[in-house]
Amino acid sequence: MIPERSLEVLRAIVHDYIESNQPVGSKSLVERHSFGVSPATIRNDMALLEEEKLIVAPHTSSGRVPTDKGYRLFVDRLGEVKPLSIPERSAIETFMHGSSDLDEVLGRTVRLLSQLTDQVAMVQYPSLEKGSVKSVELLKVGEQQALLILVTDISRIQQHLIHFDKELDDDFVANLRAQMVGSLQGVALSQVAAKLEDFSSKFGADRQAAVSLVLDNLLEQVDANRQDKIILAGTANLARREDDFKGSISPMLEAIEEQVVLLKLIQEMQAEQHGVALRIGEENDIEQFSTTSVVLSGYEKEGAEVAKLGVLGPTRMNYSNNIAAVRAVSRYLTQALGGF
Amino acid sequence: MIPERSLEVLRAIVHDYIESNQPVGSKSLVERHSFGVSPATIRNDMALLEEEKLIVAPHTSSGRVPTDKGYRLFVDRLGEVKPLSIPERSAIETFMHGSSDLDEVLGRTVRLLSQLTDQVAMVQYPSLEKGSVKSVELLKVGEQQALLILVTDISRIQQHLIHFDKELDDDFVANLRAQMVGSLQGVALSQVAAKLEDFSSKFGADRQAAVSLVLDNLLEQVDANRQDKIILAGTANLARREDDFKGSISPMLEAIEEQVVLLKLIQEMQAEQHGVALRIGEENDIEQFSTTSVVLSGYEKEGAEVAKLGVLGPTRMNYSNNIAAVRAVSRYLTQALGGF
DNA sequence: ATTGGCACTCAGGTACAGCGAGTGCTAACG
DNA sequence: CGTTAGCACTCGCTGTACCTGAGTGCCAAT
Repeated sequence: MIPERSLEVLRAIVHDYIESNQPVGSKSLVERHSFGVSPATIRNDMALLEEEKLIVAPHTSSGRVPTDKGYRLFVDRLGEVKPLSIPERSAIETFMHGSSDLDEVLGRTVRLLSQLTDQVAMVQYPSLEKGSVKSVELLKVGEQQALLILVTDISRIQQHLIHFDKELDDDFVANLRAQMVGSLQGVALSQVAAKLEDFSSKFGADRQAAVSLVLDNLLEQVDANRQDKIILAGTANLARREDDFKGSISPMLEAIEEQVVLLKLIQEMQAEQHGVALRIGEENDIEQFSTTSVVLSGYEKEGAEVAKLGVLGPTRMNYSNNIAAVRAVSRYLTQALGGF
Repeated sequence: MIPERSLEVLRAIVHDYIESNQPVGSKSLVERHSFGVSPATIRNDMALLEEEKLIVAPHTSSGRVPTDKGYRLFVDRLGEVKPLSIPERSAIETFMHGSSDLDEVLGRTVRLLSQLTDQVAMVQYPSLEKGSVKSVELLKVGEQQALLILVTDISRIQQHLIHFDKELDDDFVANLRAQMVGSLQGVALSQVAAKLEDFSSKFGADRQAAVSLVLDNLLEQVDANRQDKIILAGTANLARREDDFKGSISPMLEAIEEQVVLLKLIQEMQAEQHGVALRIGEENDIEQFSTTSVVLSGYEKEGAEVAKLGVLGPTRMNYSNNIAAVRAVSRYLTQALGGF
């Protein structure tokens, strides 16, 4: 096992390196921390840490830098999660105050998280995979147009304008609406398609075209609910930290913009301790993110986790702070969503 | 006046510099273009161009680079707008095909534009400043919840879930809905507030709280329509062209993410020729964009310009291509919107 | 007006030396 | 046996010097 003091040395190295962005050597280490031993002793410890692949020397004779493995040990066993500072807390409080529109709340959340961490923040929209239909409506809004509205039980409302070939008559619309409400109210989204199997048989042949047009639209909306989405903030922080990443940042920006990669990543990650999921550097098996770390936490609605939020930044990031921020924001968001 | 051949030299310099990203010298110039004169002659022309501040030499003895003013002259008088290539046209065709949901169409448009130009593309949402209310609906979707829906005449639909303190009764909801429809149908958005002036007097004292809750929400939605919005694609292209910009790109990313700056910029710019507005480098009086050029064009709906779209990139960009692409995409979008 | 010739400039590359932070190793110490 | 001082060594970084080559401005000749 690695002796206690060596672990302290690792903690100090991570701390100093995050602060200075310079490889840290034995001498400056004893100067800044009171180990009560000489640099030579520290060097022995560092040799050990290097053997364990927890730190590495960029060049033969320069200070050491933590490896991904080193960061991992740090967060798992050494990084005490600091509570947020008072100003940070009050920033959260005020930020979270305001309209309760879902889009609006999530938008504020992601900007808040980005500000607290100085990293790229992301918030996943609530997944409605497990949701169910709360209400469905069909409204005539023009001679040949109707509005189809789907309200699901996770505060999300979608609507779509449908154009018909022929003029609509009110009775038909009302009838169709009533049938849909009857069939679907309370039905799980995953069951909607099955429920509608032979729905159109309830209508006359002359209505088939219009009915199937509406049903197609409805199914499309249900599908759109499955398809997750992420909103981002603070991508400029990537550019600001550019040299923390090995190569160019443009592949990363692409991956982020693409969303698909990001969604896959989020899906894969599982919470570890404190309800926070963490991937460090190469632990992400996605090439573009091999020099970045991701901190994620789920947030809840009515007791069930509905989606995740988190930050993404260079492996050289302030883990203690960021983990604390992600946890706090996720809790506040859960709280804010409770009001719906 | 600047002699004809000197202008040809400028055109050649712009062309070669865009292609090679290297200051271009007299010798390589005569090699690549058939001027029929010697390098020395070209040098005389270049001295003239430099005097006119159209080109500049980064160091005392290196090739020349176009200035903002040089680019300006180039696009105004020398840059023939190439028609798009066949593959580009078909790319547009296929891209534009599909769902006619406004969000969806604009999303596809911005990605398309980014792909065609290899730059950051932006599409402004149709401004509804001049729009009017097409339809307004109030739906009870729960014991204490109702859905307020606003449909405007520019294919946009908004909805908001309202929570009430007390249980709702159907009659009240129906009545309120009818009153709103009666008061607002066809009314210009800018007139909505005025129309609702003493609307609540139509209801009993016990209803005042609920009524004003609904009206507040409605006005909020009308307001949200005023507030413009821009969607972006291809921000990764900024990072890829990083060294085309003098300093760091992170202030630019910030400005872009902020939207406010961008909106101001878009507002200010006025179309010049071919219906395209262009700002080159320092012509943008916004500091963050002093090394970027912006190409914009309006797009229409029912004959009236409703918003703008365009690209943003380094001053060293392929103006001919980008102007052509912006024009073409704007026309296609106008066409696609006609279908609503 | 155009051109060849020529001296000049200057960024960028290579070579080399000195500095200094940092290392590993060894021998001495409590 | 863990700790420490001492020491030789490594190697990235910085600064100096030098060279090269692309490109220039100018001038006299065509």
